[in-house]
Amino acid sequence: MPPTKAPAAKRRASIGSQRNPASAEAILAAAEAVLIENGLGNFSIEAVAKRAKAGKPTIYRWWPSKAALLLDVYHHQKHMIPHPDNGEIRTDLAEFITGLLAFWKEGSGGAVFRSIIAEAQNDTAASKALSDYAAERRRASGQMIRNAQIRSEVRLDIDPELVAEMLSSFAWNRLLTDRLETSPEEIQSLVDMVTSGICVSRPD
Amino acid sequence: MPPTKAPAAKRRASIGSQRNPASAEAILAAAEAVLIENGLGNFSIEAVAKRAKAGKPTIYRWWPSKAALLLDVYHHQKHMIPHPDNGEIRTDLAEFITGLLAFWKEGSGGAVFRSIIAEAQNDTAASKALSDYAAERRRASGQMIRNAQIRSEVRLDIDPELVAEMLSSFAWNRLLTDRLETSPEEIQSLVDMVTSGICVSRPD
Amino acid sequence: MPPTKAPAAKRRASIGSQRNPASAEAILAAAEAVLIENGLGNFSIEAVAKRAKAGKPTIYRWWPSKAALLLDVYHHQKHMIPHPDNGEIRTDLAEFITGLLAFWKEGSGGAVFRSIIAEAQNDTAASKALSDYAAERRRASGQMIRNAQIRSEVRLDIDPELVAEMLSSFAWNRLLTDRLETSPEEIQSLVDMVTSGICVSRPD
Amino acid sequence: MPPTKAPAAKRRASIGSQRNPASAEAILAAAEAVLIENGLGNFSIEAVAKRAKAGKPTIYRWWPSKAALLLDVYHHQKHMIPHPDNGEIRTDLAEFITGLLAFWKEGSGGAVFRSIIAEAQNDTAASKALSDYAAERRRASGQMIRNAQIRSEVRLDIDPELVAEMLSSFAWNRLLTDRLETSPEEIQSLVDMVTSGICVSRPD
DNA sequence: TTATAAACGAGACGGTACGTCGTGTCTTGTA
DNA sequence: TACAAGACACGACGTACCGTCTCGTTTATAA
Repeated sequence: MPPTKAPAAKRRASIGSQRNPASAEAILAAAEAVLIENGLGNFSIEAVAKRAKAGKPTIYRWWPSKAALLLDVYHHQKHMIPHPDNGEIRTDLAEFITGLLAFWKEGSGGAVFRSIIAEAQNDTAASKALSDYAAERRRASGQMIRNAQIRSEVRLDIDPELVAEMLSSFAWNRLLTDRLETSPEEIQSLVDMVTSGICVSRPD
Repeated sequence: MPPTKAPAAKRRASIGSQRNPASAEAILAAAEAVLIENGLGNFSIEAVAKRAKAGKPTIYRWWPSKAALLLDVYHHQKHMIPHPDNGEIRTDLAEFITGLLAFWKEGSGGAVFRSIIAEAQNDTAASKALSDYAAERRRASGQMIRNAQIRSEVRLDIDPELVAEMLSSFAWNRLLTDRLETSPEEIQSLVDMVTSGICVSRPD
Repeated sequence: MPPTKAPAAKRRASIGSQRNPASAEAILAAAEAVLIENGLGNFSIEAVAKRAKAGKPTIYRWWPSKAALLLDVYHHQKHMIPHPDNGEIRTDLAEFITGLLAFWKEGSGGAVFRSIIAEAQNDTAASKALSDYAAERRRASGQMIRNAQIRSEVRLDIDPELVAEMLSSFAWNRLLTDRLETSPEEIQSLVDMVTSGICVSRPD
Repeated sequence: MPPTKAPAAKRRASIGSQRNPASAEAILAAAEAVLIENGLGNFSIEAVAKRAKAGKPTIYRWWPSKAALLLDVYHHQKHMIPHPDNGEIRTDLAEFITGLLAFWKEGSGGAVFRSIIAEAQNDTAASKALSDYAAERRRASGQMIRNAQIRSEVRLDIDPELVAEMLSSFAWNRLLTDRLETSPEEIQSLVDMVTSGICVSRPD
């Protein structure tokens, strides 16, 4: 006894034994929308499926966990984080922090990334994914420092990735404690601290 | 079916029109145990109630949300974070970071705090509580810097709380990405960066 | 973050640590209605819960399987099967068959019992329950024969329960093949066969 | 991702614009195997397809419903039900019942037929098919009675098909309530009842 | 000798229902 | 009046099949 006498018209059906990219896109878009509208607390696979007009198994087939879906949503939008190279490390770092916070503030990037961090505290797979992503970001952002070392702006005994980690940690902290609105002066103070140190004279 | 034919002995009953501290303690202890054993993902009020041999309404009566309970668990144990005052800012900061990471690594402090951060990304009340807590911590940790400014170790134009934020952000980042095991050398490098800056010469 | 801000008004809430009979009744009534309206093929616990405005766990708490629920529905209505005692075995048996088929035809008894038989072919628990029920019915119906043996209407070497089984088997068969509408003549022929035999002369 | 890079060897591909009998056989065999191993409750088209290494559409193309497939499985094996003609009605009927129960007991015939009856309680098409089949069986089995009427063993006012229905109803009942193991004595008692009646003297 | 048409395996698709878990609320009986 | 207990309505979980679809392949038959 067939339970489903669905309209069949306008459905997004299978395209054979292969993944349907239209479904994937619809699901990612729906996931982003649900996350923004409902918040992570009410973000459910069920809601995503309903909004995307997709079956739950279709989601589970391609994304093993809520975290995997969120990561995919994030990657689908994160083009915009700059790694400037102005020839001046202070400007580079200030632009980097400013750009990162701006990307998180405008649009859904920040909300999505917050959710990923939160999810990673529960889900082992998400934790691994986040660790890997963070390591890759450190490497990428460290390039700014390495460039400055080549220019002899930055001492060679400095670990570029540690600097990158410090700055992005600061940004994470602002994101996680809901303080993304940061004045340019504050950012400049931060950059000055990192470049010049806080002590009255260098101790070496 | 008469519901409660319990032995009456060994039951932790009401003690009249007032909160029973034995219940509160049992619930907090159970919450910590459940969190450590099951992880945040499987941390549920249900599980806490069962383990504490408490009724769910008793928990909801005193803690309005999961986050409130977690915060209480955290506060019940967080005595140990040092704000050293050795008369030398470099030593102070290194000990501070080292102590904080050690506290999170040993025992359940780290797991609990991770969970609070995660919860704060969903729950507005938890978010507020975490923000307030973080601000208070910045103030407290900033004292180390203020002391150094009095000693003329640190420049007066430096914002003490911004320095504290940078360092604790670094620690949060390590906690959230599962990298608490940090060598003393790495910490020293970090402190050196903050105190002396990364540039070859100070641009003042 | 509480997902459920339900109206709370007019809900059928718990009445303490004990089964709420109002829920049980609502569920049984809903189950009967769903079965009749949708047929066994579309009879789902989900639909029953929705119609009864009950939670699925409430159903699963008290009825371990679909079959158990169906059996309960059947028992809640099957008062009406007669075991007449007119002092004449032919009349008794005819009335018995007629009454059984009538009970199944009118109302939902037939549909429910069909479903139970069907379910018993899949579900071991249902199978056991049906076997027990059928055995009890044979015993009860056999009383008609035993009475007739006491009256010396029926030979003493006849097994009363085997006679009862034959007649109820006939009724089951009619139920299962959708032929409940049976003329009084047909029933009389059947009863005559059982009482008098089909052979031209008794072979003894 | 190219869907079909199968070895091409040993695959049971199309044989052109016509039904592939190898597929049909494989599907029927798989269906029987799945039914026996998993029971009707876990009998699914999906499982049959997987076991037969057939595509689901191939099954749906040739069998419109689960019931149709089951009926086909049953017909593929039901050669063995006897309609004996020993010149003695009592022997004929006893052999008929014995043979029917034996066929159901040994092999998968009984399990398959149980499933068909169960399915017919949900599925209209299956219900019709079962009704037709049962009618045909009554006609065929009634021949035993008609032969006996010709031999003047059975009265002419007896409806042969009604007798056949009574006996097969008994067998169905035993099948459906899991009591196929029946002693020869019990069968003889049953046949005696039908041939000689249960009353002490015929009331005619 | 091609083309065509149909059947084949595979498996993704939108769905429905499953049976379980946790939520936060409610009520009862006990202390 | 606080407590342990646990039932309640609700809703999400992740899984199993449903019946439909489109793919790319294979091959007998029609042109």
